[in-house]
Amino acid sequence: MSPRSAAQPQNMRTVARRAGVSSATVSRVINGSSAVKKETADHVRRVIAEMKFIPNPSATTLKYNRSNTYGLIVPDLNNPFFPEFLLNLEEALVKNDQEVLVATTQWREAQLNSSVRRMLLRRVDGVVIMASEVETRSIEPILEHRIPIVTIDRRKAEPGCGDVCIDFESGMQAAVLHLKHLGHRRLGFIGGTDGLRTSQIRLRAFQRALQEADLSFNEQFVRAGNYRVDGGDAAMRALLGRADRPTAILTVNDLTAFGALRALHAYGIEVPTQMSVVGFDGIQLSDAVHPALTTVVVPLKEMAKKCLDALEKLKKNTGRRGPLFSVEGTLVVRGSTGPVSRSRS
Amino acid sequence: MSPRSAAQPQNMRTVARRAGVSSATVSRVINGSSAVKKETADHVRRVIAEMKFIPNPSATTLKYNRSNTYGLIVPDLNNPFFPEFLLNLEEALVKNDQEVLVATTQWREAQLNSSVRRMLLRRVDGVVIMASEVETRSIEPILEHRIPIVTIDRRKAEPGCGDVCIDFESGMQAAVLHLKHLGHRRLGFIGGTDGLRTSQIRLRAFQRALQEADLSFNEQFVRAGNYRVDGGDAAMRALLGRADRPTAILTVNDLTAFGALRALHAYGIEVPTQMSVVGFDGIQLSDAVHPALTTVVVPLKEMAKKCLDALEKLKKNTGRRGPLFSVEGTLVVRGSTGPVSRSRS
DNA sequence: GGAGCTATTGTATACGTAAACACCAGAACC
DNA sequence: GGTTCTGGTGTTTACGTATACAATAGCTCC
Repeated sequence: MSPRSAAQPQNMRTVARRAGVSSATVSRVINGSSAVKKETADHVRRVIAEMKFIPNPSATTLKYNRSNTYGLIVPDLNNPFFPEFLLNLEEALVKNDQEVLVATTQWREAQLNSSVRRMLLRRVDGVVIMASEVETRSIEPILEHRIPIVTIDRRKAEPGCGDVCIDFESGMQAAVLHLKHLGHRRLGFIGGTDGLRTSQIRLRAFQRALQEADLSFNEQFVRAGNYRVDGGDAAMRALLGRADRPTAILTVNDLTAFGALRALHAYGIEVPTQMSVVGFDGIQLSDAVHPALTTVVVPLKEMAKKCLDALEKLKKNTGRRGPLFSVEGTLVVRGSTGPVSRSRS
Repeated sequence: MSPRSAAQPQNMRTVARRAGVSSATVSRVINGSSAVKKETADHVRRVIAEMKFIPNPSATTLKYNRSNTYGLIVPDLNNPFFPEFLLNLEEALVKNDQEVLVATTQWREAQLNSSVRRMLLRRVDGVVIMASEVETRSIEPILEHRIPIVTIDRRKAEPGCGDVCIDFESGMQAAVLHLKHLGHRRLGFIGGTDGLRTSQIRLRAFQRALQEADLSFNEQFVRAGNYRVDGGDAAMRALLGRADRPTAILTVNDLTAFGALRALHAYGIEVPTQMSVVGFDGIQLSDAVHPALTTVVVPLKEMAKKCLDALEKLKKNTGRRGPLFSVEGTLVVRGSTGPVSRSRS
C-alpha cells in the first residue's frame, strides 16, 4: 500500500548512497550551496524527489541551536488584528522555509511567562512580542539566551531587544484633522485598559493631535476601554450618560470602535449624523459593520517585514542597543464619520 | 551582565553532575516518572531551577521522531472562526507542553501542498486539517508517514485519517424552526463557494431542515457566496434584485451573514423587521454588529478536544479506519431575527 | 537463609545534520 | 615543469535526549 513499505531509514546518507555522492554534497544541494556542479546537483535533486526524501531540521536545531523558527507572542487571538498580523508574518517567513510559533498571553502575566518558556524550549531564533505590557523582567530569560527580541509599541530598546512602533501620532493627527474639516470641535476618546503603557501612549497621541489641530482637550470626553468590544461599549455608554457630549469619538482600536457603535445603536443615536466614530487598526471586518468604520489602517505587511529586519539586525550584532522602527497608518474614510450635526454645534 | 557568562553547555548530563545523579534520573524527573524517590526528585528539581536549565526537545524529536507538536492547517486566518479555533487548540495542547504549528492555505491547492510539506519537515505528531477541500491526494504524503490526521467536515474517514464534523443538520434545523415559529415561510440561503463539498453539505442540511419543518424549498432563494463578507454581500444583493423575496435568510457562516447585513443596510431594508438573518459559527464578533446576529454557536473547545481525541485514537491503532466525531451547535437568538413582517406575508 | 521480588539508580547508545577540514585534479602562471 | 590556486567533492564529528538494559540494595516469604 504505502510506497515505502518497511520504513527504511531516510537521511542524507541514504540519499547520498543512492546518488553515488557523499552526504556533504547532499546537504550542500539541499541548502542551495553554489559549490556543487550543476549536473551533480540536478542528479541529487532527482534522487531526492524519487525517494521523497524530507530532511530533518531537528538535527540542525540540536547541533547548531538554530531552529528556523520565530516566536510570536500575542495577547489575544480573538482580536482579528493579531491573526491578521500573524498571517503576514507567516507569509514572510514561509518563503524562506522558516516557521512561526504562536503563543497567546490572554493578557495574563503567568501566560506571558509560560509563553517565554515555550520559546526557549523550542529554541526559536527570534521573538516578536505584542503583549501589551512587557516588563524587562519577563523577557530577561530570552535576553540571557541571546535570542533577538522585537517588541511592538514598547518604544524602548535595550541590548538585544528592538522595537517596532505604530506611529499613533500621525494616525491620530490625520483622524483629528479629518474630523476638524467636517466641522467637529468636541472630540472624545475611548482608550485602552487604564494603567497600561500602550494606553498612555495612545491617549497622549490623541492629545497631541488635538493640540496641533488647535482644538481643545476635554478630560470629560475621555474614557478607558479594554481593547475589546465590551470595553468600547461601556465607555461609550458612560460618555452618553453626560449632559454635554462630544460630536465625534476616536478610539484606541477597531474593536473598541465596534463597541462604541453598538452603544450608539442602543441609544438610538445615528452614526455619523449625530456622532462620528473613528477606529484604529483597519482590521478586515472594519468595513463589515454598519456604518463602515472610518479607521487608520496599519500596514501589517510592512510591519511584519520591519520586525524581521529588526531581528536580523540584532542577530548580526547582539549586545548593542536594538533598532527602533516605526510604521505609519493611513486614514481610510468610510461611513462612520460625517459632518457635525447642526443641532448641537 | 548575563548570569551564564561563558555559555557553559547546559544539558541533562551537566545537571546530573551537579546533582550527583545520573542523566537518566534527570530525564526521569523532567518527564515526571514515578520511579524516582521523592527526595531525589526534589533535589534534582532544585538544581534544575538553580541552573535555569531548559531541556532541548529537538534531541527527542531527532531520536524518537516525535515532536510534541501538532499541525493545524486552515484556509484563512482572516475569518475569525479559525483563529478562535486555533486558540482553543493551543489551550488544550499547551497544558501538556505540546505546541501547535499553524499553516494557512489561502484556499489555494499549492499552499495546501506546501503546508503539508511543512508538517512533514517539522515531524508533527498529528495534523488537524480545516482546509475546505481536502482531496486524498493532497494528504497522502502525511498518511505515508503514518502521521494521524483529522479533517474537519470532510465526513469521510480513511485508514489513518479521522474526521470531526459540525452537525449542520441540527443547527440548521434549530434555526429553521426558530424562524418558522416567528412566522416565516419563505426562507432563503446563502451558501459557500460553488462546487465545494462543504458548501454542498451545508446546502443539503438547509434543505433537509426545511423538509423536516414542513416548509418548501425554493431554489430561487438560494445563492452561493464565498465564506467571506463580500460573497455574502453580493449574494444578498442578487436575492434582493428579484421581485419575490424570502423573508428570512440563513447563511453558511457568520461572515456571510455580515455581508448579507451590509447589503440589506445598503438597500435600506430593516433587519429584522423586513428581513431576518441567521449566521453560523458564533464568532465572537457576531454580537458586535448591528443588529446582533442570531447564529448557531459552534462549541470550539469541544471541537478542539475531539480533534485531539481522534488523533490519539489514531495513534493507538494506525491503519484502521479513523474515528468519526460530530459536534452540535447551539442556536443563540439575538437581534437579527424577528417576527415576519405583515406587509409581505 | 536463599530465592524471588521491588524500588531506585546507573550505563550506554543512536537519531540526522552542517560545517570544519582534508583531498584531488586540473588550470594558470612564470 | 614546478608551484600555486581553485572548483568540486569526501570524511568526520558533536549536538542532547529517552530508553533498553544492567545493577544494587533492601525486603518478603517460606
